[in-house]
Parts: sequence; C-alpha cells; structure tokens
Amino acid sequence: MALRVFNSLGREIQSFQPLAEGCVRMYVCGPTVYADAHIGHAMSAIVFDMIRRYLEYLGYEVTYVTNFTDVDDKIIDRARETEQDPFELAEHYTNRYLEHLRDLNVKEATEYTRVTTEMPNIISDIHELGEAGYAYELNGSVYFRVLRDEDYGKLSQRRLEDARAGTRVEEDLDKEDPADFALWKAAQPGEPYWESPWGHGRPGWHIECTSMCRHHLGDTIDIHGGGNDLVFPHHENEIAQSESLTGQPFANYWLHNGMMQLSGTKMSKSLGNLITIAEFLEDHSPDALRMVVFQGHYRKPVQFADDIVAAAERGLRRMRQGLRFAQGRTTVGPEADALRQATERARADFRAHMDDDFNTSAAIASIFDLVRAINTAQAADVGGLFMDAAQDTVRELMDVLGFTLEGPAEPEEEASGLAEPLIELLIETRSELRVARKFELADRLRDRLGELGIQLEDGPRGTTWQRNRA
RNA sequence: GGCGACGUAGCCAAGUGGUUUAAGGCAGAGGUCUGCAAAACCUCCAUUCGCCGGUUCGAAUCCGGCCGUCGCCUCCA
Repeated sequence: MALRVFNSLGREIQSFQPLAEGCVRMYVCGPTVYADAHIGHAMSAIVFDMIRRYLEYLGYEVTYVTNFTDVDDKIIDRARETEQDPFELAEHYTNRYLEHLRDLNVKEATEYTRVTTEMPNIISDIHELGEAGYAYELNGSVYFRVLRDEDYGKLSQRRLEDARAGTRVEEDLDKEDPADFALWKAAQPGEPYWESPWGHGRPGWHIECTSMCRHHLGDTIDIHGGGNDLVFPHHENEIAQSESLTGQPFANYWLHNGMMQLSGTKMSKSLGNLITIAEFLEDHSPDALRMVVFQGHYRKPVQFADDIVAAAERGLRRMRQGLRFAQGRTTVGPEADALRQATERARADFRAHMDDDFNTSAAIASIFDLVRAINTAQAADVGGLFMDAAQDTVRELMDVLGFTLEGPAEPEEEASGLAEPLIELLIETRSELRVARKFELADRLRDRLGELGIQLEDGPRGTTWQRNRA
C-alpha cells in the first residue's frame, strides 16, 4: 500500500506521487512574528514535522522550506505601540520561535526564509506580473488583477462574487475590482520601506510565499502546507500569483491542518484565547503536545484542555513504561514468539495507518498494542533479541511521529551527581528494613521519597526507582 | 447570508456499506501479583454511533430533512 493524502485542492484523497522520483519539495507557511507563538502555531509545526518525518521514513529525500513573515502591518503596529524598532521586534520573535521549534523537537527545516531577505525576488516577481498584465499600479501600490485569473477560487471553491462579498472597503476605492489584492503596498510616512520601481513600500502578504517557493524550491512544488485558516484568501492568492507568473501548477498537494480549540473556539492571537508555547512547556513535556494533537487527526480541530493534556501525559507514561530495562531470560518459546509477531504486526499496522492520510491516532493505537505485548512478555520473563527488537520498534515508530519519549527532566540541583547514589543508598537501607519486616518504616521511607518525586517499585528482582513529576 | 467541516462511551478519539453486535488512550469497577503499595497483566465498562425518515438482504458508514457545534468569507497556523 502506498501513501494517500487528502488534497485540499479538489477535496479528495489521492495517492501521493512526487514530481521527482524519491524527492519531495515542501513549503509550509510559518507565523507572522509580532508576538510569542501559541500552541496552535505549534500544532501546525508539529503536524508538518510529522508529515516530513513520515516521508523521510518512507525513504523520500525531503526539502523542507518554511518562512517567517517579518514585515507586516501587525509588526509595524506592535512596534509603534511598544516604541521598538520593527526589525528588531521581528528578529526577536523569529529567534524565539526558532527556539520553541527546537524545544518541541521539530526537525530543522532545510531552509528558513524571511520576507526581509527575499526582497529582490519579490520585487522582480511583482514586476513580471505587471509586465504580463496580471498587476497594475495605483498610487504607489500594486494590485493583483483577479479578473485576469480565470480559475481564481479553485482552492477555496469560492466564486469571485463570494470573494468580493466580505472584502473590506478601505483606502483604495479605486481598485479595479474589490477582490483585487495588494502585491505591493506604498509606505505611509514613518513606516519601514524598501525602494522599488513603484516608490517606497513593502510587499503584500501573499507575494512572499509565491517568491520564496519559486526561488527556493521551483515553479511547481510537491506539497504546500499550512493551517486551514489560510485557505482563503492567503493560499488562494498564492496560487493566483504563482500560476499567473509561471504558467505552471503551483503545488500538487495542498495539505491543511485543523485548528487548535480552546474551550470550543479557535485559539488565536486576535481573540486572545491562547496558551503560548512557552507557557505550555513550563508545565508539560513537548511529547504531551504531540500526544494531544496526534491522538486526533491533523485535519480536524483539536480540543485543548488541562484534563486532556493530563490524559495524554499518562498515556505517554504508559508508553515509557514499556521501555523499562528488560531483564527477562526467556529468549525462545511461545511467549517470545508472540512478542516477535506483535512487533511485526505493529510495524505493518503503523505503516498502513500512516499511509492512510497520516492517521496518527490509529498509528499510535498500534504502538500501544505493541506496548501491551511487551509488558505481557516482560511478565512472562521474556528478554533477549525479540524484546530488544520490540522496544526498539516502539522507539523507532514514536520517533517517526517526533516523540522524544523522554521522561520528566532531572531537577537542576542534581547537577552534583550526588542524588543518585543517595537514592540507591536509601533503597538499600529500606531493603534491609523490609527483610527485617519493619514495614512501617520502609513504607514511610517510600512515601517520603515519593513526595520528593522519586517513585519506588518493589519487583521480584528487587526495588527499582524512577522520577515522577508531581 | 455564502462556502466548508463536524456531531461515536464520563473525557479525548479511530472507524465511512458486511471481516467491527464500534480501535486506542485517560478515568472508573472487580481480580491476579505484592507484607502493603506502585507498575504490569486479566475481566468488565457505548445492544449503540445528535434526532427523524429513506435506500439496501445488510448502515455509525449512502441519501433527504431537522437540531447542534466549529472554521473561512477581515489579520490569523
């Protein structure tokens, strides 16, 4: 079975076939950097990271380009409000976001593009559009002539009249058509600007992605991704610009992730109902966010709430529990064989579900099935090759989804390295108490360690311990 | 108003015509193990898929209506 994906362009499941054999070129719309990113942005980054990782798992060489919108009205407004330099402001939040991506275990992009470093390409592309009759100048701004684009609206399945309906009536009432959108905006006094054939100004929002794709990936790319709130107008306009410019299809597959919901409504900067990535990571592991997102489907809205995160954390603990050091001595026999079969089945199921438009929820379920098989085998004293293979498979498949499987971080004060020997010493002492049947004391010791975040477990081969975040 | 998505157990959620009289995770109940706990394992936990009709030998899955939720139509991942 081969990979099939839901293409927003045409709204159907299609088998995935990249332009160049074995190579995938993908572009994902990144954030506008005027404030700290929230976990909705993180969801998008995580979803496309998963898609990229899975494509690589399938053996594709992936060129992954993502951008930062670092010139924009909101940035200018925010800079004015806070009396900052807009470029410094954008730079600050760009770096913050890059840090967050690392914290979230998002693989580094092949290239991070920015509007500010793309200016010559943007200007020449706008110029070309003008030459070809797709754009016109008006008072120092340049607009895209929507009427010239015969299949405008094909992505969002919107007719031009619908697109016009809600258009904000604003400054340039002289636009040829209300649906025409800005490729270049003339600078107002005090605004940052670049020199252009049309005077001082800055690019419109949509043209940046057109130029970045064209100049960093080529006229036609395999996958274009982003949140489904970008379908209209942003991606529709990108298609209009790019295809008018090159005469080639812009992107073969359009993939859109659903929105993160906080108490029933979309999380967004403008509504102010958000949890920033930084806030989330103060209390939770990056894996927890992936679990919340991937227990659902990337195209559907994801519910976010404290109890949902808590449930995800407990599921992850179960996953990690299956990776405990295996000390069983049975390496052959029916139990070992059952484990081997469970491992093969998990691999096959995982792959089949991921091939089905990245059904991460079902894919994770097949990993959980393997974890249960591992635990059962551990109880049956299975160890050796098959156990190693089973545990490695859990790690490998979880890694395809971008999970780190790291437990709660070690507290800083343990830097001295004294904590572990001390814990071992306490366990040793407690074992002696237990042998002496002084259970009350032994239990008290266990409880107190538990309060300190050290959880003891008495097994048939002695006591083990692990950190357990309160 | 226009375009689109969705409504599955206490919660999150997969499943889109028979192999499912509905995966998986969390929570809950009982049991095994244990000095006790924890972890793990076993069993149970929706005769039912928003509601009402229809198509079909057969529907959570297809069609129609209704109710409800959400997204886009303005900046938005």
